[in-house]
Amino acid sequence: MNIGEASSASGVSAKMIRYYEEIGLIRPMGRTGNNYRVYGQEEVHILRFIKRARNLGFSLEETETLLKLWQDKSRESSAVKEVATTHIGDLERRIAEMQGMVKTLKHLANCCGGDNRPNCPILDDLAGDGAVGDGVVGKKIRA
Amino acid sequence: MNIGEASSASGVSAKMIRYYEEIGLIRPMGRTGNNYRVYGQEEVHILRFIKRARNLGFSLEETETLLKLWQDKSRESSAVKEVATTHIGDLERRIAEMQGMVKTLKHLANCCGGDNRPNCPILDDLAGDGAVGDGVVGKKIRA
DNA sequence: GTGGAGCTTCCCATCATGGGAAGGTCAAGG
DNA sequence: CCTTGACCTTCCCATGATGGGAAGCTCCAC
Repeated sequence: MNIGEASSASGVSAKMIRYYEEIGLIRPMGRTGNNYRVYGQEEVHILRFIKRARNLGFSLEETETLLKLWQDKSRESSAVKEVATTHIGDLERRIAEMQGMVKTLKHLANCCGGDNRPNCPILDDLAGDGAVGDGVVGKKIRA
Repeated sequence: MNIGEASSASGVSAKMIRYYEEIGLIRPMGRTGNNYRVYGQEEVHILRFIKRARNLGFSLEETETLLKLWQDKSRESSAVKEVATTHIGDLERRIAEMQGMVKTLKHLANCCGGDNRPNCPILDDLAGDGAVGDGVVGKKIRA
Protein backbone atom coordinates (compact mmCIF):
# COMPACT_ATOMS: atom_id res chain seq x y z
CA MET A 1 0.00 0.00 0.00
CA ASN A 2 1.38 3.42 -0.97
CA ILE A 3 0.93 6.54 1.12
CA GLY A 4 -2.09 7.72 -0.85
CA GLU A 5 -3.95 4.51 -0.19
CA ALA A 6 -2.97 4.53 3.48
CA SER A 7 -4.19 8.10 3.60
CA SER A 8 -7.66 7.37 2.25
CA ALA A 9 -7.88 4.20 4.33
CA SER A 10 -7.05 6.07 7.55
CA GLY A 11 -8.43 9.53 6.87
CA VAL A 12 -5.04 11.08 7.62
CA SER A 13 -3.61 13.20 4.80
CA ALA A 14 -0.38 12.03 3.17
CA LYS A 15 1.19 15.26 4.27
CA MET A 16 0.37 14.51 7.88
CA ILE A 17 1.51 10.89 7.66
CA ARG A 18 4.94 12.09 6.57
CA TYR A 19 4.90 14.70 9.31
CA TYR A 20 3.99 12.15 11.97
CA GLU A 21 6.91 10.06 10.78
CA GLU A 22 9.20 13.07 10.86
CA ILE A 23 8.37 13.96 14.46
CA GLY A 24 8.65 10.35 15.56
CA LEU A 25 4.98 9.76 16.32
CA ILE A 26 5.05 6.76 13.98
CA ARG A 27 8.03 4.64 12.96
CA PRO A 28 9.75 5.36 9.63
CA MET A 29 8.18 3.10 7.04
CA GLY A 30 9.98 0.66 4.79
CA ARG A 31 10.51 1.80 1.22
CA THR A 32 10.18 0.06 -2.09
CA GLY A 33 12.93 0.19 -4.70
CA ASN A 34 11.47 3.42 -6.05
CA ASN A 35 11.72 5.01 -2.60
CA TYR A 36 7.97 4.92 -1.99
CA ARG A 37 6.78 4.32 1.56
CA VAL A 38 4.93 1.03 2.04
CA TYR A 39 2.07 0.59 4.50
CA GLY A 40 0.14 -2.39 5.79
CA GLN A 41 -3.03 -2.90 7.81
CA GLU A 42 -1.09 -2.46 11.04
CA GLU A 43 -0.01 1.06 10.07
CA VAL A 44 -3.49 2.01 8.91
CA HIS A 45 -4.77 0.86 12.27
CA ILE A 46 -2.26 3.07 14.06
CA LEU A 47 -3.12 6.03 11.85
CA ARG A 48 -6.80 5.60 12.59
CA PHE A 49 -6.00 5.49 16.29
CA ILE A 50 -4.19 8.79 15.92
CA LYS A 51 -7.02 10.23 13.86
CA ARG A 52 -9.57 9.37 16.52
CA ALA A 53 -7.48 10.76 19.33
CA ARG A 54 -7.13 14.00 17.36
CA ASN A 55 -10.87 14.08 16.74
CA LEU A 56 -11.33 13.87 20.50
CA GLY A 57 -9.17 16.95 20.86
CA PHE A 58 -6.03 15.32 22.21
CA SER A 59 -2.84 17.13 21.23
CA LEU A 60 -0.21 15.20 19.31
CA GLU A 61 1.79 14.96 22.51
CA GLU A 62 -1.14 13.43 24.38
CA THR A 63 -1.83 11.21 21.39
CA GLU A 64 1.74 9.95 21.54
CA THR A 65 1.25 9.04 25.20
CA LEU A 66 -1.98 7.22 24.43
CA LEU A 67 -0.38 5.46 21.50
CA LYS A 68 2.48 4.19 23.64
CA LEU A 69 0.03 3.05 26.30
CA TRP A 70 -1.98 1.30 23.63
CA GLN A 71 1.03 -0.57 22.37
CA ASP A 72 2.34 -1.36 25.83
CA LYS A 73 0.79 -4.63 26.89
CA SER A 74 1.75 -4.09 30.52
CA ARG A 75 0.33 -0.58 30.80
CA GLU A 76 -1.93 0.40 33.64
CA SER A 77 -5.34 1.61 32.63
CA SER A 78 -5.17 4.19 35.43
CA ALA A 79 -2.50 5.99 33.39
CA VAL A 80 -4.84 6.20 30.44
CA LYS A 81 -7.70 7.36 32.59
CA GLU A 82 -5.50 10.11 33.96
CA VAL A 83 -4.68 11.42 30.50
CA ALA A 84 -8.37 11.36 29.64
CA THR A 85 -9.58 13.09 32.80
CA THR A 86 -6.90 15.76 32.54
CA HIS A 87 -8.07 16.37 29.02
CA ILE A 88 -11.69 16.53 30.13
CA GLY A 89 -10.68 19.19 32.64
CA ASP A 90 -8.92 21.21 29.96
CA LEU A 91 -11.91 21.00 27.68
CA GLU A 92 -14.32 22.00 30.41
CA ARG A 93 -12.22 25.01 31.32
CA ARG A 94 -12.16 26.15 27.72
CA ILE A 95 -15.88 25.55 27.36
CA ALA A 96 -16.56 27.68 30.43
CA GLU A 97 -14.39 30.49 29.07
CA MET A 98 -16.17 30.46 25.77
CA GLN A 99 -19.56 30.36 27.43
CA GLY A 100 -18.57 33.46 29.34
CA MET A 101 -17.69 35.18 26.08
CA VAL A 102 -20.96 34.13 24.50
CA LYS A 103 -22.92 35.39 27.47
CA THR A 104 -21.25 38.80 27.33
CA LEU A 105 -21.60 39.05 23.57
CA LYS A 106 -25.25 38.04 23.64
CA HIS A 107 -25.96 40.63 26.26
CA LEU A 108 -24.27 43.27 24.15
CA ALA A 109 -25.96 42.14 20.95
CA ASN A 110 -29.35 42.23 22.65
CA CYS A 111 -28.73 45.79 23.74
CA CYS A 112 -27.55 46.71 20.24
CA GLY A 113 -30.40 47.80 18.01
CA GLY A 114 -28.72 46.57 14.85
CA ASP A 115 -30.31 49.39 12.91
CA ASN A 116 -28.70 52.24 11.07
CA ARG A 117 -28.12 54.48 14.03
CA PRO A 118 -24.44 54.75 14.90
CA ASN A 119 -25.02 54.16 18.60
CA CYS A 120 -23.71 50.72 19.43
CA PRO A 121 -23.34 49.31 22.93
CA ILE A 122 -20.95 46.63 21.68
CA LEU A 123 -18.41 49.17 20.55
CA ASP A 124 -19.05 51.32 23.60
CA ASP A 125 -18.26 48.38 25.79
CA LEU A 126 -15.16 47.41 23.85
CA ALA A 127 -13.99 50.99 24.15
CA GLY A 128 -14.21 50.69 27.92
CA ASP A 129 -16.81 53.37 28.53
CA GLY A 130 -19.51 50.92 29.51
CA ALA A 131 -20.11 49.18 32.80
CA VAL A 132 -19.72 45.56 31.81
CA GLY A 133 -16.24 45.34 33.17
CA ASP A 134 -12.68 44.93 31.99
CA GLY A 135 -11.98 41.49 30.68
CA VAL A 136 -14.09 39.63 33.19
CA VAL A 137 -14.85 36.84 30.79
CA GLY A 138 -11.44 35.24 30.91
CA LYS A 139 -7.87 36.24 30.33
CA LYS A 140 -6.85 33.52 27.93
CA ILE A 141 -8.63 32.53 24.79
CA ARG A 142 -6.96 29.17 24.62
CA ALA A 143 -5.89 27.19 27.62
CA MET B 1 4.80 57.74 26.93
CA ASN B 2 7.19 54.99 25.85
CA ILE B 3 6.12 51.56 24.71
CA GLY B 4 6.63 50.00 28.15
CA GLU B 5 4.31 52.47 29.77
CA ALA B 6 1.74 52.07 27.01
CA SER B 7 2.03 48.34 27.53
CA SER B 8 1.29 48.39 31.23
CA ALA B 9 -1.43 51.02 30.74
CA SER B 10 -3.18 48.89 28.12
CA GLY B 11 -2.34 45.37 29.18
CA VAL B 12 -0.91 44.61 25.74
CA SER B 13 2.71 43.41 25.73
CA ALA B 14 5.30 45.62 24.05
CA LYS B 15 6.03 42.76 21.72
CA MET B 16 2.41 42.67 20.62
CA ILE B 17 2.16 46.43 20.25
CA ARG B 18 5.05 46.35 17.78
CA TYR B 19 3.46 43.39 16.05
CA TYR B 20 0.10 45.16 15.72
CA GLU B 21 1.92 48.08 14.19
CA GLU B 22 3.78 45.80 11.81
CA ILE B 23 0.62 44.12 10.49
CA GLY B 24 -1.14 47.46 10.17
CA LEU B 25 -3.70 46.96 12.92
CA ILE B 26 -2.53 50.22 14.48
CA ARG B 27 -0.85 53.17 12.80
CA PRO B 28 2.94 53.47 13.00
CA MET B 29 3.74 55.65 15.96
CA GLY B 30 5.80 58.80 15.92
CA ARG B 31 9.33 58.49 17.21
CA THR B 32 11.42 60.61 19.45
CA GLY B 33 14.94 61.64 18.49
CA ASN B 34 16.27 58.42 20.02
CA ASN B 35 13.95 56.35 17.81
CA TYR B 36 11.64 55.41 20.66
CA ARG B 37 7.94 55.06 19.86
CA VAL B 38 5.75 57.64 21.57
CA TYR B 39 2.21 56.93 22.74
CA GLY B 40 -0.61 59.07 24.06
CA GLN B 41 -3.94 58.42 25.74
CA GLU B 42 -5.58 57.94 22.37
CA GLU B 43 -3.30 55.03 21.53
CA VAL B 44 -3.73 53.44 24.93
CA HIS B 45 -7.45 53.64 24.40
CA ILE B 46 -7.14 51.85 21.08
CA LEU B 47 -4.89 49.21 22.57
CA ARG B 48 -7.38 48.55 25.32
CA PHE B 49 -10.12 48.26 22.73
CA ILE B 50 -8.03 45.64 20.97
CA LYS B 51 -7.28 43.88 24.22
CA ARG B 52 -10.95 43.62 25.08
CA ALA B 53 -11.91 42.34 21.67
CA ARG B 54 -9.20 39.68 21.97
CA ASN B 55 -10.47 38.76 25.43
CA LEU B 56 -13.87 38.21 23.88
CA GLY B 57 -12.29 35.78 21.45
CA PHE B 58 -12.38 37.94 18.34
CA SER B 59 -9.55 37.19 15.92
CA LEU B 60 -7.21 40.01 14.99
CA GLU B 61 -8.98 40.22 11.65
CA GLU B 62 -12.36 40.63 13.33
CA THR B 63 -10.81 43.05 15.78
CA GLU B 64 -9.59 45.13 12.87
CA THR B 65 -13.12 45.28 11.48
CA LEU B 66 -14.52 46.31 14.86
CA LEU B 67 -11.79 48.88 15.28
CA LYS B 68 -12.57 50.46 11.93
CA LEU B 69 -16.26 50.50 12.77
CA TRP B 70 -15.48 52.07 16.10
CA GLN B 71 -13.50 54.84 14.48
CA ASP B 72 -16.01 55.37 11.70
CA LYS B 73 -18.50 57.92 12.96
CA SER B 74 -20.96 57.08 10.20
CA ARG B 75 -20.92 53.34 10.72
CA GLU B 76 -24.09 51.36 11.02
CA SER B 77 -24.52 49.50 14.24
CA SER B 78 -26.09 46.64 12.29
CA ALA B 79 -22.62 45.94 10.84
CA VAL B 80 -21.20 45.63 14.33
CA LYS B 81 -24.04 43.44 15.44
CA GLU B 82 -23.41 41.17 12.49
CA VAL B 83 -19.76 40.70 13.41
CA ALA B 84 -20.78 39.93 16.97
CA THR B 85 -23.54 37.46 16.11
CA THR B 86 -21.33 35.67 13.60
CA HIS B 87 -18.77 35.36 16.32
CA ILE B 88 -21.36 34.06 18.78
CA GLY B 89 -22.27 31.40 16.23
CA ASP B 90 -18.63 30.40 15.87
CA LEU B 91 -18.20 30.15 19.60
CA GLU B 92 -21.35 28.13 20.05
CA ARG B 93 -20.30 25.70 17.36
CA ARG B 94 -16.94 25.21 19.01
CA ILE B 95 -18.56 24.82 22.40
CA ALA B 96 -20.89 22.15 21.02
CA GLU B 97 -17.97 20.28 19.49
CA MET B 98 -16.05 20.34 22.71
CA GLN B 99 -19.07 19.26 24.70
CA GLY B 100 -19.38 16.28 22.37
CA MET B 101 -15.76 15.40 23.07
CA VAL B 102 -16.27 15.75 26.82
CA LYS B 103 -19.35 13.55 26.69
CA THR B 104 -17.55 10.80 24.82
CA LEU B 105 -14.50 11.02 27.04
CA LYS B 106 -16.54 10.97 30.23
CA HIS B 107 -18.41 7.94 29.02
CA LEU B 108 -15.13 6.19 28.29
CA ALA B 109 -13.53 7.28 31.54
CA ASN B 110 -16.54 6.02 33.49
CA CYS B 111 -16.24 2.65 31.82
CA CYS B 112 -12.50 2.60 32.50
CA GLY B 113 -11.68 1.09 35.90
CA GLY B 114 -8.56 3.18 36.34
CA ASP B 115 -6.95 0.38 38.24
CA ASN B 116 -3.88 -1.63 37.38
CA ARG B 117 -5.51 -4.04 35.00
CA PRO B 118 -4.46 -3.42 31.42
CA ASN B 119 -7.99 -3.55 30.03
CA CYS B 120 -8.99 -0.05 29.06
CA PRO B 121 -12.12 0.89 27.14
CA ILE B 122 -10.64 4.26 26.23
CA LEU B 123 -7.83 2.68 24.27
CA ASP B 124 -10.14 0.03 22.86
CA ASP B 125 -12.38 2.73 21.53
CA LEU B 126 -9.54 4.78 20.10
CA ALA B 127 -8.30 1.63 18.39
CA GLY B 128 -11.65 1.35 16.65
CA ASP B 129 -12.69 -2.01 18.07
CA GLY B 130 -15.45 -0.56 20.20
CA ALA B 131 -18.94 0.49 19.24
CA VAL B 132 -18.84 4.19 20.02
CA GLY B 133 -18.42 5.16 16.41
CA ASP B 134 -15.89 6.70 14.11
CA GLY B 135 -15.32 10.32 14.90
CA VAL B 136 -18.91 11.19 15.61
CA VAL B 137 -17.99 13.99 17.94
CA GLY B 138 -16.89 16.40 15.25
CA LYS B 139 -14.44 16.41 12.42
CA LYS B 140 -12.61 19.58 13.22
CA ILE B 141 -11.11 20.51 16.53
CA ARG B 142 -10.99 24.18 15.74
CA ALA B 143 -13.50 25.91 13.58
C1' DG C 1 31.33 57.12 34.21
C1' DT C 2 29.20 53.11 35.11
C1' DG C 3 25.42 49.89 35.77
C1' DG C 4 21.07 48.60 34.80
C1' DA C 5 16.71 49.25 32.79
C1' DG C 6 14.48 50.18 28.66
C1' DC C 7 14.27 50.74 23.80
C1' DT C 8 15.35 49.16 18.84
C1' DT C 9 15.49 45.45 15.08
C1' DC C 10 15.99 40.79 13.68
C1' DC C 11 15.50 35.90 13.83
C1' DC C 12 13.53 31.72 15.72
C1' DA C 13 9.98 28.73 18.09
C1' DT C 14 5.48 27.21 19.00
C1' DC C 15 1.18 23.78 17.05
C1' DA C 16 -0.89 21.24 13.35
C1' DT C 17 -1.74 21.68 8.94
C1' DG C 18 -1.78 22.94 4.03
C1' DG C 19 0.26 24.76 -0.40
C1' DG C 20 3.27 24.39 -3.88
C1' DA C 21 7.65 23.75 -6.54
C1' DA C 22 10.97 20.68 -8.62
C1' DG C 23 11.93 16.26 -9.81
C1' DG C 24 11.55 10.98 -10.02
C1' DT C 25 8.38 6.92 -11.28
C1' DC C 26 4.89 4.23 -13.01
C1' DA C 27 0.90 2.75 -15.87
C1' DA C 28 -2.08 3.31 -19.70
C1' DG C 29 -3.13 4.68 -24.21
C1' DG C 30 -1.99 6.66 -28.66
C1' DC D 1 8.14 4.13 -28.29
C1' DC D 2 6.56 8.32 -26.39
C1' DT D 3 3.41 11.17 -24.07
C1' DT D 4 0.26 12.24 -20.48
C1' DG D 5 -1.28 12.20 -16.08
C1' DA D 6 -1.37 10.47 -11.56
C1' DC D 7 1.39 9.41 -7.98
C1' DC D 8 5.47 9.62 -5.11
C1' DT D 9 9.72 12.11 -3.11
C1' DT D 10 12.01 16.19 -0.58
C1' DC D 11 12.24 20.98 0.51
C1' DC D 12 10.62 25.50 1.65
C1' DC D 13 7.00 28.63 3.06
C1' DA D 14 2.58 30.13 5.18
C1' DT D 15 -0.88 30.31 8.64
C1' DG D 16 -2.34 32.97 13.84
C1' DA D 17 -0.91 35.03 17.88
C1' DT D 18 2.45 35.10 20.88
C1' DG D 19 6.89 34.61 23.32
C1' DG D 20 12.12 34.20 23.69
C1' DG D 21 16.32 35.92 23.04
C1' DA D 22 20.51 38.20 20.94
C1' DA D 23 22.96 42.35 19.61
C1' DG D 24 23.21 46.97 19.99
C1' DC D 25 21.61 51.66 21.28
C1' DT D 26 19.90 55.24 24.87
C1' DC D 27 18.73 57.16 29.07
C1' DC D 28 18.68 57.93 34.00
C1' DA D 29 20.37 57.62 38.57
C1' DC D 30 24.06 57.15 41.47
